[in-house]
Amino acid sequence: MTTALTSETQTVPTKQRILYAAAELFRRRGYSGTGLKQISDESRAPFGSLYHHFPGGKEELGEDVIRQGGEFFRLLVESVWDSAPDVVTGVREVFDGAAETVGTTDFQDACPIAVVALEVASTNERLRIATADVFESWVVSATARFAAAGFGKRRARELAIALIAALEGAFMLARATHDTTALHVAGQLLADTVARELDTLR
Amino acid sequence: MTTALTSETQTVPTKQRILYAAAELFRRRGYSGTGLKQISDESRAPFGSLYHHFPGGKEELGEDVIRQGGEFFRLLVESVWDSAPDVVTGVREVFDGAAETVGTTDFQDACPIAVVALEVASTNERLRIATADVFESWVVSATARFAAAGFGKRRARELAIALIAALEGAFMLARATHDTTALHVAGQLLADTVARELDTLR
DNA sequence: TCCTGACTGGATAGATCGTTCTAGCGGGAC
DNA sequence: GTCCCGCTAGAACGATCTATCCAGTCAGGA
Repeated sequence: MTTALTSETQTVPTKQRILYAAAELFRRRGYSGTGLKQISDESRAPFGSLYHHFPGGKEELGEDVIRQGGEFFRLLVESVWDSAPDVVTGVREVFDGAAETVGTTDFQDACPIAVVALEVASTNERLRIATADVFESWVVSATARFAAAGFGKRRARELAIALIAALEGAFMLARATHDTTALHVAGQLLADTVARELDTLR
Repeated sequence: MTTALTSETQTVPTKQRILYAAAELFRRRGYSGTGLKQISDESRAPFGSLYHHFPGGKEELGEDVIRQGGEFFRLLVESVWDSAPDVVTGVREVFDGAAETVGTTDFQDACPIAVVALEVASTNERLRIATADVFESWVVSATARFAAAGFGKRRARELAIALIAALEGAFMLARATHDTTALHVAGQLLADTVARELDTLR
């Protein structure tokens, strides 16, 4: 190892390096498409450390990645949303920001849990529930913002669900087609809908 | 083998059985989450036949599954859409029909290529392009229907992209949360948008 | 009848999978 | 000092992965 790497291993704890490397690999290559050996290499953590920090093995690591990645993404979206002057531009900027991230990472980084969510939906109940919890937390977060903007409770939640769905689907199209148009289009449609309904409320 | 199985192998060609079994497994468990042994078992085809019919191995089989599954799904959606009295109910019935399918298959069967599309987007360029081609064919199909309803070319394509994205994202939420609400909400929002824009066109 | 080629059936190889196990390191408590 | 323990480091295991290989089967044409 070089001095630079050694100093890096001293500053960032091993467990965190493992989590970060696993999150990146799961997000890009999927859960079953990523090997533990690959995670140990990428994080520069010895194999044994993996099972020391995550005694439950790959499944425990997967659950931690889903929940922590989900929370991180929620905070990220909330910071973008809340720094916008109003809900309508907030919605659009969430989608535009997502489009920029996808574009600048060579269409690799998008939703942190999307691939895993689809992979485990029919194969691993523990991880499926973890992804369901994360999606619900996102819906709750968006619902609160729509409600604060004046929408009724029920409609706020419907818009939140539609927003998450549109965001995920647009992510999928963007990564597959190497084109961020879907994100811009979906964001604009959602923003327009919110703006119009907001007008009729007043 | 029992007589029943033998008679079945006589009626359905081996290659088609392999394709069907692979399509079902890929759709539910993903590309890297499905083994060739599993496909050979599920399709009741000997292992050697797999490489006889698909000399390119798993990758060739994967591409065929993506393209054929994509076309089958397009025809299915078109048949639902075209049997509706107008575009607005057509859109809503596509989503409601999808919700019914997802619900009746224990949240397993949804989009035939979604899982694979996300898995291979950053790992396998050949398969990624196959999924991109399929998505584009769906967009073209939906664009034609919106255009036929009176929308301009550009807007028709935007609505088509938003529809596919919303459908895929809602599929994801539904499978993860075991709840078809997202499909109904997204379908209603899309249908409302189309109805309203159609009104202003006249 | 015999040949041919498509297809079946499965053994096998080499790599990699997730997991377990144990030895060694190093710094703080006593 | 010396004991202890969190953590590192990687060998080893059985299972499973994709892919290759070949013998056997069968139908149709020469």
